[in-house]
Formats: sequence, structure tokens, C-alpha cells
Amino acid sequence: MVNMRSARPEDATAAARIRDAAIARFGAHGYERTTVREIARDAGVSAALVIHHYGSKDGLREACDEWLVAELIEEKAMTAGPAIAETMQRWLDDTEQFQHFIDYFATMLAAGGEGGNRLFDRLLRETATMLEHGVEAGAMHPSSDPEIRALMITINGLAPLLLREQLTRVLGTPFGSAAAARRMTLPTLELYTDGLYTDSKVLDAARAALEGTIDTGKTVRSDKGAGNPNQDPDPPHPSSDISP
Amino acid sequence: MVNMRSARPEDATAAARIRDAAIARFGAHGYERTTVREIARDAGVSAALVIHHYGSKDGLREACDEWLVAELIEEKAMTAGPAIAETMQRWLDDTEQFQHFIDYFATMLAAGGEGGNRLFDRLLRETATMLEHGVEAGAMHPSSDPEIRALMITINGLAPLLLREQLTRVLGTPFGSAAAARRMTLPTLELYTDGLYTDSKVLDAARAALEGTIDTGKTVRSDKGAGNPNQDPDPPHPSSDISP
DNA sequence: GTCTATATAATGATAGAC
DNA sequence: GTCTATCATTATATAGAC
Repeated sequence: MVNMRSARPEDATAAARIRDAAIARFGAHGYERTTVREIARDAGVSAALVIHHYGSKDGLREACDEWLVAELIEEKAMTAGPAIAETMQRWLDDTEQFQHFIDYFATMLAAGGEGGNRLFDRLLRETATMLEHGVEAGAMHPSSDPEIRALMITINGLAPLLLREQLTRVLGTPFGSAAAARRMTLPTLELYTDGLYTDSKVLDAARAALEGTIDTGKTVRSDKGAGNPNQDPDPPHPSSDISP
Repeated sequence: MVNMRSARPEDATAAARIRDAAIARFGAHGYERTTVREIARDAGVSAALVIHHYGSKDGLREACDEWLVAELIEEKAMTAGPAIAETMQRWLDDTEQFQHFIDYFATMLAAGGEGGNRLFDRLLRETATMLEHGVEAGAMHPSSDPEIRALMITINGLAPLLLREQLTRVLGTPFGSAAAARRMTLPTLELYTDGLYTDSKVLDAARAALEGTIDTGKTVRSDKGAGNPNQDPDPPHPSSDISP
């Protein structure tokens, strides 16, 4: 019902201003730490009006979710091509203006609610399609398990977003800034081009171990980690890998 | 002050039981959504006692942070070697028992407070050290920017943990399960061994573009993404990459 | 549509007995 | 150390006037 399209300006309808304010607050400080009164104040209306329009605080949240998903996905509809990725890129190219969206987007994904799931699924599908095309074109290696590879690459792609606070802190430059992008481009592309390991010893060992797993059914749990460079074989191995 | 070591059992001191209950609740539902009364009930004590021992709800949170960081890091002290990674692995090998710790750990990192920062820094250092050793031993490729590579690999390693809900949903098997580990091992190791791209076109293009950047100072923002496979050059490219 | 009260229900924290 | 009872505050949500 309440769904008036809005621009940033102050002259938008009250319902739209409320939703914009909510997205900003929810994204910046999280859902529970944000009060209806704060949102109302930001939007320049009374708290009662917020409830009047959206029924409840949770109703407002759902409206925010839906609006953002629509903004991110359905805008470009089914015009083929990676819709989300392009929108995201537009946001990242102007972090000044779209910071709120980026933060809310990250919050949604981390919270993993209704909207977050839809978004993730959509991203996953886009990534899988892109990988298929890449393999067909001969630009990318085929995978022994394309579905899971797409999943891992999607997750890895989202990681800097979810850990943007840590990233910003270590990098010294704000997430989304040109400087940060410049710094991260090469190392990431190097990894995606040459990999990390100089030979296939670790991979071969894992393959052998997993073969065994099929027989024994569950014995080879000793191969620790889960597929990260954090494997046992040989001396040094990434320790950051927490993921299974 | 309050710091009695505790085991899981029901017979631990009240202060320890309170802290254990708090870690479980905070990890499962977040800090703000958890009430002191809930924690008290779980621990089998009154709400007043919780405050009596920890001063305030926030004091309790800090105590939880400190305790978990100590449990994860300082236990093995400076005995060299990847202390955190090993502890994490022990947790993942028995998700049944350590689920609470894993969840709280993820919450800390995402929230990015005092404790989360310390943990992340520690993980980053462990990863960087491991990569250095790997390069020295000839097992891993050198990097044009080892510091940032370590950062990216650390972040990628944490990604499945932060997105464990999505991962579980898509995978169909719970995060930390042997089945999930089995499924993820090969695709991840393949990526870390062979990379994604079959040639270095994308990488070379980025190198050239970044050379230009140094001169112009900021022109080459057109190289979009940030170092993910999400680059422009050529047809298909990962769309999941949101990271800059 | 929008406001000013106000109701209602939690919550974090305190006081003081045992 | 631990409890019961209670306070003070704050939050969401409602009622009803304009």
C-alpha cells in the first residue's frame, strides 16, 4: 500500500521520508537500537504518524526491506544481465549518497531474514550464470562442483561488505573509496588468476582424502578445515580460515 | 574480578553459569534482543544477581567478550603457531558443543567492537605469518602486496562464518557439519590452486589501468569493482562481487 | 494525514532482607 | 552470595481531536 516512490529531497511525501529515515537509522545502528521516535524526528513527523503509516515498527522494517530489494533488483527487471551487481556498483561509485543503502543491505544479509534471503539467492544466481558463461567462453576454469563454487565466490564477494568496518580500520581508507578499491584490486585479481598454491599437492591430497570419505562414510573428518587453504598437508597453511 | 573458569556442567559457580548463559543468548539472538531476565532464568538465578556480579548488562557483555577472547587466544599463549585457527578448528570439529562460542564469535566480529577488533587483528597476523612461510617455502605464490593479500584471505576465510545462515540454507546441511565441509573442500581448494581465470588478461588489464592511476591520480575509477573477478574486461564476470 | 496526549508493557537497575 | 520487591525509564502502540 504505502509505496510512494521517493527521491532524496525533503519534499517527498511523509511516508517516503519516514522510510528513508528508517533505512538510514536501521542501516547505521541496527534495527533494535533504533527507536520509532528517532525515525520520526529525522523525518520531521510525529511518532504516531510512523505507526499510522506502517502499522508497527516491524511493519516499517518489512517495508524498508521490500523497498530496498525492489530498488536493487526489480528496477532493471528482467532485462537480462547482472542487475544487482550493476546497481551495487552504482552505489559504490557514490558512497557519499548511497551509504545508507549499502549499510542496510549488509544488515539485511547478515540478519538473514526474508529479504536477505531473496537478495542472496538472486546474487547467487547471477554469479552462477556469470561463471557458466565464463567457462563456456574459455575464460574461466571449469569446476568439479560448479554450484558450490558459485556459492563460495558469492560469499567471498560479500565478505568485504560484511567486514567493512574491519576492512576500513586495517586499510585506513573508508570502504567504497577509490583508494581502497585501488589497493584491493591487484591482490584479489592475482588470487583469482594464479591462485595461492604453487602446485597441486594440497588439492591432490584433499581429492584422495575425499575419495576415502565416500567409502568409509565419515572417517576422513581429519581433513580439518573445509576447503580453505587451511589444510593440514605440508608446513604453512592459512590460519584465518575458520570456515568449514 | 569475576573470572572463575567454568566447564559446561551445571555445578559451576553462579557467575560462570551466568556468563555461559549470556554467551549463548547473545550469540543466538544478539545483544539488544537478549534480556537480563532471560539470562538469569537460563542460569537459574535471579536477575538481580546478574547485575550484582557484572554491574550492568553491558558489563556482562564485556566480560563475555574478554572471556571468549582469552579462551580463543591466550589459552595457548605465545606457544607460537596458529593458536586461534587451532582452537576454531576444535570448535568446528564439535559444533554440537561449541555452537554458542562460534555464534558469539561471529557476532563479535560483525559488531566490530573492542573484542572483535582484537580478534580480527590476531587472525590477520596469523594469516600473514602463514602466508610468509608459505612463500618462503615455495609452496605459495608471492604477492605484489602481501599485506593486503593477507587481509583479503582473512576476510574470505571468515565469510562463511558470517554468512553461515545463508550457507546452511543453500547447502542444506548445517554449518560446521562434516557434510558441509566435504562439499566445500574441493571447490575452495581448486580456487586456491588454479585460480578462476584461465589466462592473465583481466589481471594485466588491471595492472595497466592502475599504472595509469598513479599518474592521473584518480582517473581510472572506471575499473569498477575493486579486485574481484567482477571486472569489466571481456564478457562474463562474477556479479556477486559487491566488495570494492 | 497529522497531531497531542496517554495507555500499556518491558527493561535495566536498586534497596534491603536473609 | 542470593533473593524478593520495587523503582524509574523507555518503548511501542492507541485514542481521539483537528
